[in-house]
Amino acid sequence: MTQTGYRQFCPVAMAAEILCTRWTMVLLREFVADSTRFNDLRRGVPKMSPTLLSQRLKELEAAGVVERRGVAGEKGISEYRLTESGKELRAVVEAMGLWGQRWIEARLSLKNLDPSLLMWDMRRNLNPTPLPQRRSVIQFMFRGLPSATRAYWLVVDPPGEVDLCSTDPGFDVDLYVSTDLRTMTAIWMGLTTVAKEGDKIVLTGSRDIADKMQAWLGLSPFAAEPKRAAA
Amino acid sequence: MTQTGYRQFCPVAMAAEILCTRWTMVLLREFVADSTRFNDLRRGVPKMSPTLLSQRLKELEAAGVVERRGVAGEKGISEYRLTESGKELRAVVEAMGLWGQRWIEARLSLKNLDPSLLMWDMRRNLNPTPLPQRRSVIQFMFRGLPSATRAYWLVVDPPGEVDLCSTDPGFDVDLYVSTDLRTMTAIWMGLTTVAKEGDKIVLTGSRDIADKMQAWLGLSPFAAEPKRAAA
DNA sequence: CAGTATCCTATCCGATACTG
DNA sequence: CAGTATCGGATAGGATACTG
Repeated sequence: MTQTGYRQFCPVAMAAEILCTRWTMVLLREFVADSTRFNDLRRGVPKMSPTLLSQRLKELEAAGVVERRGVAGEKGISEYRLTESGKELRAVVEAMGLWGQRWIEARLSLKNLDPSLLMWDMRRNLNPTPLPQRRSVIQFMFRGLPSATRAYWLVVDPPGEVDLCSTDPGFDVDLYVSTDLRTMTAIWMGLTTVAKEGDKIVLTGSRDIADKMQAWLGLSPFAAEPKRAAA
Repeated sequence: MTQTGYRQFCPVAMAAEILCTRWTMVLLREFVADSTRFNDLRRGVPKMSPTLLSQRLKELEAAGVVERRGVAGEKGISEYRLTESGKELRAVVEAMGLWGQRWIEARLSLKNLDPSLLMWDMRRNLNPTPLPQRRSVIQFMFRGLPSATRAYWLVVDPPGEVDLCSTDPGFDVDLYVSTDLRTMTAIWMGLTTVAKEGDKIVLTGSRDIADKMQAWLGLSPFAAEPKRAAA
């Protein structure tokens, strides 16, 4: 809140005092997605300054929504977790996300492309089940981006560990995915599919993994919800 | 939003850009409660300046959440209504209110007492059914408040028109309710009941109307939800 | 890795008065 | 009734550098 609160006893107003402050809902989304460490949270809100992140964490802690605990054995390292109260904020985050998915025009969302953010999200929701029972390495190349942010590697180790690298980890690559960032983002958001965009995606390497791409790609938690906003 | 948006394609972030700006959720609550006129909206957000209200209305209109229409026959008068998209924000408002009701400590909410706001809310949700089939006039007196904000009259005309006055409308009063603002607010919020607070409420006049008070009093839409926060 | 410290400015917002 | 105009101040928060 800018300066003071709303001075209303209404639960909507009281909740909004805590929740409707810059970055807070986006940060809570990261918590709902199970990030617990400062720098993991940061990756989910890269445009937020660490100072502000730190401040928000303190505010959420004071509000009883988040609790901070030192990690046993590791000095100076903390984990942040939703409290019981905080866990129930999932309903608010989901309501907001669902509404956004339905009513925000796609072209507005797609103005905010960000390859690291996309990859970070993909890492989170990737579904390893359709992949082979051995390590799979998938390299993403986003055409047209500066070389610093063009390439990413997803390293999937059974049963379900997924690592994301932005520099070549040196493993043999099973599948190369070359496409543009906008297309990949639209797929992740459920606005289109791998099959529909076939001509914009070049898949090189394992035919098997390529054919199952739509299956192992984790999509956004809101991808299943159809758009209602005008295109 | 303070300055620019979040630059994230995520629907939660896109929605939060529109919704998580000062006063916006509280204002939307007014829309969900069916207020349509500028000054009615204002009564629900009395601490919001008319300038800011006007600005928010424009923003919500631009976001496609609210539409403004002139009232036929009355020049210079507009009504604001939720669009189809806006109506679906009820889910967000309700999720937030539900969470607030469950997790905000009662003593925090009860720091924000406001008699006009309470009466305005009561007017909205009053249930005329248990009242007699003729006009009923109920006067509320809040002990300890300055005389300007101490007395209110609810005038209920069957079948369901409810008027709120802050100056004596001159009708015969059927029931006088004398209590303190905190108690009345707690009852409205569902934190206690008329029966439990019997010794703090003095009811004078119609025995019949007095006995049914808990029934005709409309409570907050969230009153049924039990608190989970520590007392 | 996990944050703090500092600085500076844009802008949001509150207050008040005013108009058709 | 239904807003607009203006103004000034607070502060939120962006940028950057730094520390244990």
